[in-house]
Amino acid sequence: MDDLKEGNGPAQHSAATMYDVARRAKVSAMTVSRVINGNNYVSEATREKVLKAIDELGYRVNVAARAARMGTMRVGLLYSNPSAAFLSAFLVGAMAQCARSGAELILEPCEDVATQRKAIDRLIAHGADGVLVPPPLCDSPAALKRLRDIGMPTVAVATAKPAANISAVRIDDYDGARAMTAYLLSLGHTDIAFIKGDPNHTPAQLRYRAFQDTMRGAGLIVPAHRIAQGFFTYKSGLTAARQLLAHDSRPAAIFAANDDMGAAAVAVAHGMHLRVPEDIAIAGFDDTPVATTVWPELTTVHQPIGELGRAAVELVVEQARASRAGEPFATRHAVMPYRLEIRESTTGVSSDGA
Amino acid sequence: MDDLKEGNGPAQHSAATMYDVARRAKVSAMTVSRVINGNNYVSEATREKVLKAIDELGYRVNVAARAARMGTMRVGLLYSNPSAAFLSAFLVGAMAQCARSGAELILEPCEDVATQRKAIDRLIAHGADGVLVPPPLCDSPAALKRLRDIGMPTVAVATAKPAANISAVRIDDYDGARAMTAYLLSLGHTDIAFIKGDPNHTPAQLRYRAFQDTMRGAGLIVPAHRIAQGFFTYKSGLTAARQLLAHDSRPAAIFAANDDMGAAAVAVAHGMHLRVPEDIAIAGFDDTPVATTVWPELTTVHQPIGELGRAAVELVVEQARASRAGEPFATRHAVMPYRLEIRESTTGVSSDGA
DNA sequence: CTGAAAGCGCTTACAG
DNA sequence: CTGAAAGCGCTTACAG
Repeated sequence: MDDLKEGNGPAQHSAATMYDVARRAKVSAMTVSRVINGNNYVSEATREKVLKAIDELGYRVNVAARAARMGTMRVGLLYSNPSAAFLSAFLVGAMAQCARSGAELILEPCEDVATQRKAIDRLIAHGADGVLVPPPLCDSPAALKRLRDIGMPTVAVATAKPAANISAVRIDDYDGARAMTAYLLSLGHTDIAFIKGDPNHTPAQLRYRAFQDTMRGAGLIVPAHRIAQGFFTYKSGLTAARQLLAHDSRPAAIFAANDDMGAAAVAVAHGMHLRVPEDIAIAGFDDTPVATTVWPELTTVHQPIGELGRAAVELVVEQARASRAGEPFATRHAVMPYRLEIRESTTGVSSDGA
Repeated sequence: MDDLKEGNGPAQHSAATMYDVARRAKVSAMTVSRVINGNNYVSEATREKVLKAIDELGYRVNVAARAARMGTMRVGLLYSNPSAAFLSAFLVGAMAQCARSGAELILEPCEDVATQRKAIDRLIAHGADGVLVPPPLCDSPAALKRLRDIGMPTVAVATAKPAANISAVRIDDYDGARAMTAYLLSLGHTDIAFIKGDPNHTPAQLRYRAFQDTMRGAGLIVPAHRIAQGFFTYKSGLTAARQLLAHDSRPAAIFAANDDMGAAAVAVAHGMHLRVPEDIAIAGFDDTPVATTVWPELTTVHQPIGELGRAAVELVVEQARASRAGEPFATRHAVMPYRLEIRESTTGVSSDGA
């Protein structure tokens, strides 16, 4: 019970410090520090002892103390043309991890390719130790190349086709779209229409290809008039859905490449007095807030956007720390799990108690 | 030019420290600390000198160092039934300020009144130094009373009628709704319908009252069939809008008490082949992401949700610091500015270049 | 009202 | 491979 303090201050179970770990493992604090930071100059036996002590004590590094010593790590976020929903979900995860890592987030807007270079320069001027690149910039070879050329630790976020020489965090867009298509097929729908996303975005390409592949795999050919081109905006979804539903024969379901367009499809269907999902089932992709705002709520592929933000910060901070210490850092690709989120727009089963 | 470092590390202009300030003001670091923290035991003359030096050096307190010394401040967020859009916007602001203040954010969900007490107990067990209470809990006297009884620094967020003995940050809902109504009138609309929000929420009450008062002030009587009851959800907005538009004579405009219901009204209008805004103008309230997702984009009252989060954290941290130091803290009410956000749903003027 | 001393938990050189 | 020393910028007692 000696870990209960009654003095002033936070009045918490006083957390274990490096010295507690050092004492328990019978080594110096310095050695504990080395183990924590993945320094190689520690014998395997010593490392084990320290790790054991850390585990037993439930020790976690005090980021405030570390930041006081090392200076705060600055993570730059280069973003452009943000979907408000995506960006805020991403920020929530990124900021949470920054807090945990003792890092600071610097936001840098970047209108288009022309201003990219300037935005990167500004990030450097602000002392960024690493940079995060969310869509659509994550698919810009120019931006990524420049960051790489100057040796800046960089993580591309939510690109479907990550370059081999840049770290990235993403979901498997192809498999997500495959799973959604398979789900719609499992409902008995065979006549499924698709609203494509912005052709310049790699996720849009893969989602569409997965849809086509899965349909073909089920022995189904999708006629051209069941495919409409959208650009990820609600407005483009309205146009695309009107086009799809203008035909004499209507599809049994519409799979939109993102939620904004899926929500638009629901609105268009309602406008034609079609019931969703009784007359037509509709699905989206991403699980942004609009998916649960509209009625019926949208069946969609849940993309853990906050998690992506968290993982991206974790990765870039790790690289930046290595970079500061003069060590090389490896590029790494993390694929986070997606999840099928089945809601009323395909099942007709209400989940709210109202 | 002696503030340029070329050594290793962040390679920044090395920021001024307390000692730099102390040297310049010819006092001790201790005195600088006292000035920074609003300690009263400093002579006016000394305070002035220090403040001047701080200003000249552009000194800002190093939160990492402070946190290392004081222990991290923990801000609890008690939330329930969150609108995903509101919560994530709020979190962005709250987390940003937490980072600046060297505080940590602890999220505690709280289903209903029954679990409120437990949620508060959990927050205390997690060592919360202060608590933020966003809607709809901010209007629960029971929750606020309990927090007050145990002397917990507390800030109510976005309640329209803040209790005098609890700090609060909010916008002026009444004035925002008044301004929107006046704007719709200025467009020449006299026949304006209103979709009310959840009657239990204080902002809903004030927004409706402001609408009625402003109409009356313009010499207009709003008939009962121009008023529909909603509950802040998209679904309730669909029902309300259908009801409003079922009459032989249609209103010239609809003012919905929030964006979700405004977006629903747009969908219903489109379903009846009405053009927005040519046949009917529609406005919302809050400026959450859905307002810019739907098409046409929604004219609305911009509520600076992120700013509310930032201000709430700033306030609660200030109170918690005073509380830790054994000093009393005053309750304070901050009213943040709202802004009329005029978009296509009332003007017909597109702002996008597509 | 003001200051000298000690210490928060960690890491960076510097020695072995 | 390992450790003793010094210091990051700040604040908390403790003296005046």
